[in-house]
Amino acid sequence: MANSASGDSVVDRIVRVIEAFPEGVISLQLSELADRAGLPLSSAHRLVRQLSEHGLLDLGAGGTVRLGLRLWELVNRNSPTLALRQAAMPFMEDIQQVLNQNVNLAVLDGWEALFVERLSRRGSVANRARIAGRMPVHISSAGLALMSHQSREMQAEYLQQFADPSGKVTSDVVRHFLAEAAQQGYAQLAGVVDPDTWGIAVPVMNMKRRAVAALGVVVPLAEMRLQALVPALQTAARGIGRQLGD
Amino acid sequence: MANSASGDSVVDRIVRVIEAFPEGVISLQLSELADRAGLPLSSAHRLVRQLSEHGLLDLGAGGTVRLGLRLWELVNRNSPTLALRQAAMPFMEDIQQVLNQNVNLAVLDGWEALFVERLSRRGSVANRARIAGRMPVHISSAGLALMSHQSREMQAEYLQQFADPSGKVTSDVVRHFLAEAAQQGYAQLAGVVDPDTWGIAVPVMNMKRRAVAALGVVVPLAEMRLQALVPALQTAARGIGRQLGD
DNA sequence: GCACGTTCTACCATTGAATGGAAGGCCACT
DNA sequence: AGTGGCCTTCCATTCAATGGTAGAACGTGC
Repeated sequence: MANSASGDSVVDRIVRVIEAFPEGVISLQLSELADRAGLPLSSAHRLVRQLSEHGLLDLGAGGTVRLGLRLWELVNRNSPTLALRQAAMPFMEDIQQVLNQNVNLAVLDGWEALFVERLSRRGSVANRARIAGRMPVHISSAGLALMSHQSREMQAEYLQQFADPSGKVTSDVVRHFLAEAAQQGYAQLAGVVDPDTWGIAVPVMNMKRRAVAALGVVVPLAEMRLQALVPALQTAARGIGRQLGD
Repeated sequence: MANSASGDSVVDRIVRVIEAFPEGVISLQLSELADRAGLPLSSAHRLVRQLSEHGLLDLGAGGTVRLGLRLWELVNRNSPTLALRQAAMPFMEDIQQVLNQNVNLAVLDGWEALFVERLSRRGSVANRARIAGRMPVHISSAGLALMSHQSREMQAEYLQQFADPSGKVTSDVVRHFLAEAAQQGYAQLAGVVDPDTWGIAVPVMNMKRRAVAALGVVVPLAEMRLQALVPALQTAARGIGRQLGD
């Protein structure tokens, strides 16, 4: 035995340890973590102990492993979305106040929309769980709003995955959605994510006219009033873009 | 040369890289990062490249280094404060609605209060910057509320640092603050953080009667109405505690 | 347009830090 | 008292990590 029988670097292993936590799971037993990360128990133990000495993880009594508060702090202080969220929050609050709907903010990462901020509808039980959640581009209005304003090349590359005509979703359908979103300046999806809700999103353009985020609302089907929502979202998106600079 | 001339492990180095970002700084040049982390340029480069291949960092063209979206996502999905924030958000929104003040939620980490959530006063420019911010226990109402409900041993250990009677703050003063907070069930500080504001915080107890967080508001001195604020905070704190379980 | 400074990136021989099986400890349950 | 599950520690082996060096890419001033 020597440095890694399996041919992976220390960095690989640390990443696997952090990624081993399933979504929404806060703590894991050491042995389970070792399993999930595909590491020998003793190696996992050593790694976790080292990381917890620095506060990136938290190794509690009995081998309970959590992410460290220090890691949460560092990431949230220096997150790449910090400027975006700061610029967007006042406008998101405005939308929430005026329309009383769930407001969300997403960025594009891979072929998915990653939700970076969310305000719940007033009066409803807050649903913060979906912060840091992902949705495939083609089944989220935010994803469509973002993708419809990307370069031709990126869109082409994206559409490749739907090339197989026997698939559930064909590239033609998605291409149609994107074209529509690009032409109208907003994207909408009714009853896709949840049968009773309607999602509407508009792109947030920075000063270089690149779509860096999407601002959206999720409304009950019954309360759908497109003519009121879209202008409000577009106005807010412009405000955010101006604040962003670039 | 071999594995680390300076006697630090790979884990140490990765931590130093992540910690190298000063508060609020989103991107760093590779060479500056190497400097700050105390690493040889080539080592820093290799490490950053490896981490960015996994998405924990983002190594852009020209050697621009940022924290990776994937890291932000993983940490926010599995953060140890997730349950706390989810339990607290509806109550924080209530406070914000009813009192129209800045509301915040903090936990104790070391001898500091770490702010894990914050809602801005309606109408004011959102101040999300202070999420993931820290304040020393003795100059934050949240810190005092938390510390005043910790064990005798921890309080004693904490007070050690003020033992020097020639220091700016003496242990007697802090002990007085803690005793007052423990007796009253809330902590208040006027004009300490900001000369024109008053901070009030109450502890959030879980079902085991351990103070796991502090719920607080920051109000302008002029609008100070203790008799209205404290009961509202205490009611909300109880609600959060009940939701938390444990 | 050329020389210079700065910063990023790639290479590769050297070697000590990382590795993981094995053994010991602790607790809970039978 | 025995058994199983889990955490923790130890330490000889060895290959992955290291970082000086050199080269590429860019910008800048003369």
